[in-house]
Amino acid sequence: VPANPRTSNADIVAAARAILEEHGLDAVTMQAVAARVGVRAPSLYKRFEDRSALISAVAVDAFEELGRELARAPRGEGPANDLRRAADAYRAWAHRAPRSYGLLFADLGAGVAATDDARARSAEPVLSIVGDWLGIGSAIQPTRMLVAFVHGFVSMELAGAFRLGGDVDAAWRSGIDAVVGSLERWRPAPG
Amino acid sequence: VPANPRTSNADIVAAARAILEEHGLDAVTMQAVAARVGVRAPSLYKRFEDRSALISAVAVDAFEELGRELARAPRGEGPANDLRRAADAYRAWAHRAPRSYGLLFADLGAGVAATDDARARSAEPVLSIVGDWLGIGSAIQPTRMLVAFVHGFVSMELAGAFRLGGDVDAAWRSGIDAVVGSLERWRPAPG
DNA sequence: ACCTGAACACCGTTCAAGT
DNA sequence: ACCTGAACACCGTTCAAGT
Repeated sequence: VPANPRTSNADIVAAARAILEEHGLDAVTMQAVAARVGVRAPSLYKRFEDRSALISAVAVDAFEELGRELARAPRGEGPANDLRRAADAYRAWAHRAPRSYGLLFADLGAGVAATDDARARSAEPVLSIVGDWLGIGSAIQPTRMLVAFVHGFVSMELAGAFRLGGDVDAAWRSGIDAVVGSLERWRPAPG
Repeated sequence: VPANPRTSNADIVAAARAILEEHGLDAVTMQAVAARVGVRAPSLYKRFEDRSALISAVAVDAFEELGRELARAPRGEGPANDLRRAADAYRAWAHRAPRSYGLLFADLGAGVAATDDARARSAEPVLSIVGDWLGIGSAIQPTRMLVAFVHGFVSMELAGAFRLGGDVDAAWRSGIDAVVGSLERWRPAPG
């Protein structure tokens, strides 16, 4: 006798992300997620192999949302300013979804191919700005430098590493200006 | 009737760190740690309030080790080169202890004062080089910029974000050179 | 003083049984 | 087809009882 689905993968991922943001990763139990979508825990195993597969799906969902935010960032003021806007959009999203952000670079057990792909896709908007600016062939290294700074700053900020003194927004602006300035002077490393 | 301790805080933290590096954070159970120091799980609660207190102590231990490595990095070739050496020492330590490194900026529940202090102390060697170079008063912001890049690069590298193509060591060197170059041109932001 | 076995609540996961 | 209760293994944590 057939039976109609009472939930969906998207519902489950959304529920897990909501619990993650509200109460942290430890609170994302199979029972809590199941309860939120109106089902019992064992039903989740029809759609996700185990809890870590579900958490990976949450990370993919977060990467996609971040990628959409980056793609929507304002453009047209020249590459340097466009990169500043993209960096601001990145930071703003991380502030809105800090625990989702924490998941993006966490150690999710073995390297998960799905999150690797999602990560690569989310970086495309930035890669394309840098590519238009400096030439497609030499875009990867300077993009990595920019993204490393942006991720590092945001990650330390969210971890509370900047809590003691200093104007964090001013540090962000100076840092971004310095990094973007370095890109302007960029010469690809030999090799 | 008195009884002699069969272990110590330091033993327990060392055991937890060893398990962390070998098998990951999920494997750091109270029972696994207790077994490794030759005791039963309930005994650990005489010395640590709960598992998260033990994990915090592991993070503090890792911060202290990282700080020692930074303090031991070679010096005397001028501030720019000294910062390059410190950055290399930081990255090398993170490669040697990747899962400990992952703990340093993880979301350990509520902001833990002990880890905040340890984090601040571990940054002191770098802060002092930058302070000698640019003046004590204006050292915080440029130090943050350097540390943000270094942490971001290492963290993405360990997360596997740089797996696709490109010479990662060359990217590291170019990035560090660019950031140190920015420090050379540093002018404190207004405010 | 420190250690332990036993117990409790809770979680991930499996599976036979329901519709 | 999908959902569930029941069951199992495992974990964090407490505590009365041991030495």
